[in-house]
Amino acid sequence: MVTIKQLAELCGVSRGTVDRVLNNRGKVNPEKAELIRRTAERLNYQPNPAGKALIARRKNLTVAIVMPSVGIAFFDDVIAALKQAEQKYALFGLKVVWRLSRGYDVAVQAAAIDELADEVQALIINPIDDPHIVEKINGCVSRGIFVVTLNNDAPQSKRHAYVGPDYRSGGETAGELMSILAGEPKNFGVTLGSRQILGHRLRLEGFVRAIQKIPGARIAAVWEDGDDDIQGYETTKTMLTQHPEIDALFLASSGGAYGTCRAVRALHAENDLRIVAFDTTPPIVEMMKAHVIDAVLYQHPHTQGTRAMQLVYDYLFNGIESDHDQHIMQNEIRLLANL
Amino acid sequence: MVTIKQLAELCGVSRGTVDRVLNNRGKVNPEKAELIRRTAERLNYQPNPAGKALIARRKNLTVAIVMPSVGIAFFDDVIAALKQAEQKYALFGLKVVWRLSRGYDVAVQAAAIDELADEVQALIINPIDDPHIVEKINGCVSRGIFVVTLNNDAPQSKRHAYVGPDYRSGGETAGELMSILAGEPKNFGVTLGSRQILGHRLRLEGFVRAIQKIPGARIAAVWEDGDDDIQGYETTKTMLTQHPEIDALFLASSGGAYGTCRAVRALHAENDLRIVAFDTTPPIVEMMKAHVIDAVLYQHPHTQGTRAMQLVYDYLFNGIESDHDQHIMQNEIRLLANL
DNA sequence: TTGAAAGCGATACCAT
DNA sequence: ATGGTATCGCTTTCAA
Repeated sequence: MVTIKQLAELCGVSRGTVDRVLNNRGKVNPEKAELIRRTAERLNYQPNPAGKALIARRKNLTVAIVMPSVGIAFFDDVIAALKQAEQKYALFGLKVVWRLSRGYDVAVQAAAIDELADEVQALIINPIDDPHIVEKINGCVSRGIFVVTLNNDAPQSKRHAYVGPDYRSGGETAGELMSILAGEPKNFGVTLGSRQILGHRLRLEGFVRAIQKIPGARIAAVWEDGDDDIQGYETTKTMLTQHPEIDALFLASSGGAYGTCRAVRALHAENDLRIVAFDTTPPIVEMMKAHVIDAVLYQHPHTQGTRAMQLVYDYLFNGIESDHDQHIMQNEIRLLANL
Repeated sequence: MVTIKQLAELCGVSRGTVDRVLNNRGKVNPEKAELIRRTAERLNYQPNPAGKALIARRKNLTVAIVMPSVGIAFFDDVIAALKQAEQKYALFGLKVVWRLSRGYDVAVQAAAIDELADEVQALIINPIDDPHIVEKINGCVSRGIFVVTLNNDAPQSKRHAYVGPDYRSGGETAGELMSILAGEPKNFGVTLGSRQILGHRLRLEGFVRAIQKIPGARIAAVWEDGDDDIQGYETTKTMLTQHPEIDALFLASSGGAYGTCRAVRALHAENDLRIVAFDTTPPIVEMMKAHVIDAVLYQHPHTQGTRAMQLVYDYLFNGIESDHDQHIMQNEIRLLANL
């Protein structure tokens, strides 16, 4: 690897001049600039990240993490990964400020962003689906803040990157899985957290698309559990009673899944329903072990957290921006043997 | 984060002294040493990896990659990941020397190790199962070389870390998957690359264990394809003819899988066999699209390469050794929708 | 036994 | 417009 020093010697100039050229800070004789640029190109100069990291150390860089994650089991692993990454990057001097809240309140999230926008250079956010939040995100971006949306995207915004699941493919995978399961279920019940949640709608879309390939298959009913176990329990009891033909369930919400499973257990002692759910949270795993849930789709919560922090570090400390703005997790099918 | 400089000021000594204490280089007044150690502990001193990386730059560090991977499709992604990591760490000054060969020849691999042992500080190796290789690995370790086994372990050796699949769990997962598949297959055919390959034996073991939980299930036949498509084609034709009761196949080898599938196609035009295979290589994917193979177990080839290089970098440039010596990939179930 | 200083690579700033 | 110098954090070497 060539260094700036070597480049300077080769071109007969000082390191400062080379730096000015390569970082386009102007004030350089055009001929010299051209020479420097060409030799840098020719020798494939690439800055040593360690040097850059050391420089960045002086800037007291800070990232804010804003997530309405409290009480949602799926996020436990995401948060754990973020904390682990916090430790790792703290060694380089990166600071983290946390704003974990409970519930999807637009005003609360907007206020959190406003409050933090002055003191941070990057923002990792699980954004609520709302134009107001999009606006806030754009505000951050235009102030030079590096913004990563996590687990839920805000595609209409100017965020730099999205890290999270492919919701539609999750639904499709669940549907294809149903199509190869023993018992060959044809009448599907689907529970969503809420139709308000884009991700849940996309899962349903994907599921429907996959199900259409199964001869004779149909969606018998779709209902919402508000990501709440009690509501999931009650609604599921009602729906299963009203639709005795249902022979399989797709639990597109992870929030109310446990309640739904309890309802299934109450009405179907014989485990005669095929059930596919999301995320290997403790209650879901319990229901797998009890053979109530047949398979689970795993969406790499840990990788989501790790990746988000890594993008921020790379940008702030090394000036590297990934070439793709979407960092999509694979949907993985997990059974008991590969949990 | 505290720095060595701050520590030195706090303790009223020079940076050099602090360094000598924290790295146990001796020659320090015991009282001062104790004070320094205590303050470092109290303030949770941890070295900045960027500083360390810059120092390591001067050592011209090199890692050797030794793999009998030529012609084995699975390794394409592993190699691609290693190359990507090579680029990344080249920026820090890490050098890589490659020894990719074709075929499992113990003498060849041993010679490669001998040849490289003088010029490298780390070794990433896909070791052949042989006591002679174990010996060579131990030789490297005692010479201070950091050794990572990749994709195949050498558990009897003193290697520092293993990165690769959990073979037994792969077999178990395949077995459990069979147990929930439509058609509820009971008579299984299993193809191995070779019983010589530990990983393949373990897969079979895991599969058998899982199959035992299925009432009425049995292994109808086990045969070897030598990781060769032609041999796989021929043997499979023979076996399927001899065992018409077989209603599902577990392809524990990835080498001869394509040949096996061609044999299945020739004899079972109706796709009435359930088939589970390993690795999403192009021929396997083709057979999935043709609905010959029902599901594939994916073992994160890319992550395997990335992780191996990262362990080497962390050790050589930051002096960090992971707390676990086994880096086991999850077995993921892939269908067409989540390939 | 200890401190002072040089240097890894990149950058910021000051003086010219 | 350009060069020189200090600095980020750590290690190594040399001198005392």
